[in-house]
Amino acid sequence: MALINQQELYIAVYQTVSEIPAGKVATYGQIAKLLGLPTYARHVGFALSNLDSDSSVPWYRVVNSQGKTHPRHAGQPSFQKERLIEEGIEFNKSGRIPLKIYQWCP
DNA sequence: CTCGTGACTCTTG
DNA sequence: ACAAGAGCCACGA
Repeated sequence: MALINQQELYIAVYQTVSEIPAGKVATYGQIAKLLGLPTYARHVGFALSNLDSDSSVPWYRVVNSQGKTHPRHAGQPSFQKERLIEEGIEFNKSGRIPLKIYQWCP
C-alpha cells in the first residue's frame, strides 16, 4: 500500500502492529518495510510515541533491530518484559529477545 | 530553503 | 556485547 501522510503512516503503523500475533515480536524497521517504507523506521517509532496508554496497540511487541528497546523511552522497562514473558516470549541472557525465534514472519 | 528533532538501523572498532 | 558516527525521512519554525 502506498501512503504517505504522517497521519496515514501512523494509522498504518498501528494497524500493522495490531496484527502482530501474541508470542511474536517485530522490529521498527520491519514494520516500515512491510508498509513499503524501508527507511521509515524512525517514523514508525514516532508513531508509537504518539500512542496513548489507553490504546490497544501492543507496542511492547515492537523492539529495535537488536531485540531491545532504547532506554530513551523506557519509562517502565519491566512492563514490556513482564508483558512479553506473559505471552510466552523469553529473553536472552543479556536481556534481549532472540529475534531468530520470536520475530514475526508475515 | 535551512536547521533541529525523533520509541531507528547499519557499519566499525 | 557495547559505543560512536553516519545515514535516513517528514515536519515545524
